Amino acid sequence: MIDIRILRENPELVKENAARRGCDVNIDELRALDQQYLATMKEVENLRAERNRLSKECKTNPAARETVRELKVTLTELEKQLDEQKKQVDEKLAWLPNFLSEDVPDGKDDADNLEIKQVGGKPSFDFAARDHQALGDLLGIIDTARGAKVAQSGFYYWVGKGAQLAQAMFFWAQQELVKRGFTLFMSPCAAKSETLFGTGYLPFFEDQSYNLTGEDLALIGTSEQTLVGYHAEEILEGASLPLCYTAYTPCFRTEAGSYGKESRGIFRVHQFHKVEQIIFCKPEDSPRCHEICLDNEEYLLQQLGIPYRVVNVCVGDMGAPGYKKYDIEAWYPGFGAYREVTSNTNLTDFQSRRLNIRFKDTDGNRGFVHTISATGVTDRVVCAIMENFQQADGSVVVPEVLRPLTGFDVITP
RNA sequence: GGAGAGGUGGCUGAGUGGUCGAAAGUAGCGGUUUGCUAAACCGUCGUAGGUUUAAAAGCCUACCGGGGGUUCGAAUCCCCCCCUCUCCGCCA
Repeated sequence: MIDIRILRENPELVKENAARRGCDVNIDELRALDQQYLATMKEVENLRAERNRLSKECKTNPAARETVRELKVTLTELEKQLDEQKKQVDEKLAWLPNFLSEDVPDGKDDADNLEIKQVGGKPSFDFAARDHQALGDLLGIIDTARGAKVAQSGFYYWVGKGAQLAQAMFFWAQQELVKRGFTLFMSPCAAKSETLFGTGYLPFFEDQSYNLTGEDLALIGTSEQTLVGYHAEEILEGASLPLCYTAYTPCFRTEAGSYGKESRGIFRVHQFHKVEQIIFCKPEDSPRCHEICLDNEEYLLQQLGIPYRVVNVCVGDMGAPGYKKYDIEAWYPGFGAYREVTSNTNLTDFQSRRLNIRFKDTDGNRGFVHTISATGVTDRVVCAIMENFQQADGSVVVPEVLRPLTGFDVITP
């Protein structure tokens, strides 16, 4: 949610931003609605003031009662209009995208993202590299067939040493983030619509969530929803910021409309697992905190030994709530391509306005916090491990940092 | 699932249908006193929106879990919902 005062004082700014982001909300119409709302509000408030004044008189002047009774007829009618106008303004406002950082590249999809750097040497094999699906089948550690049998296509099992490898990586990543100042949470895996709205998933990605029948609840698409929602309606102590939170949860997404995209293997699935990084900070700190999250992501991949590149995500590839976003794309020898493994977004005050998360300094300085939402690791990183550490016979060598946790060095067919 | 209790400002906790945005205490902030700390004393101290202004003060409106109702007037009366706590049952 953007600050509506910007719309009132500088509508051109909002209009340009909406145009650049391909938002089809009619800004002029919204602005007119808002002006009308403000006018009605003034009328209503004046009438209320009049009513309050007359009511006080009633004690000594009973005749005033009749006047107020008449006045209330008009007032009730106007209040109804006011509610209606507010609803219309809010509905449109909810669809407005966040503003953009100056350095967000133009472009319409991920092909237009701007590469910032490549890190790590791509492995060279003297055999034909397999992709993670082929390796998963060969090693018997990824079972998509039974995932489909038991749940649905798009669900899968990690099996045996594959499950051990994945669990080791997730646990290790959580521990590393804790070492870097993050507080670890175990989070609810369902959230109410208010929380999804507040984090910007509603109304923008409504068809992505699994709703629970008969409940105002959906399975979480990411623990960002529950970790950011954690502080909804709160005023945080300025000195306590930045707050750095992490959690490991399953993430559920319907992926409606994305069939056929990156469908091989377990790249795009209905349930995956993620260690998340969330930061609440003061507005002036969000660019720095955004970089901190990126550094953490890079650190984790470097420790695991996975080659990757960092891209500055272009306008068209960024969700409406984002102000600036970095993706990290790992190198997948089996695919012969870089593919997205993590993303890291500075949401500025977009979520905090919707969720009413503020900070207050002892000197009285106050405002909405900024939030950063970034991946730590996901199953896709396990896939990257498999593809990068594969050997000619299809066996996969376990990255050194994970060996103390897996208890084995290699997964063999 | 059954029974009961309760939801008021950062926290604790008063509140008769009208002068209550709300007593008091505590925490916070500013100050005085003190050799330091502590204590004591004085002052200040809700949020949001609108309006005015160079800025502030000021003024207006709303908010005592949420929604609706009664009334000239509701924290206070009535109805519905939500949440929390306690006890019982069931249970990972």
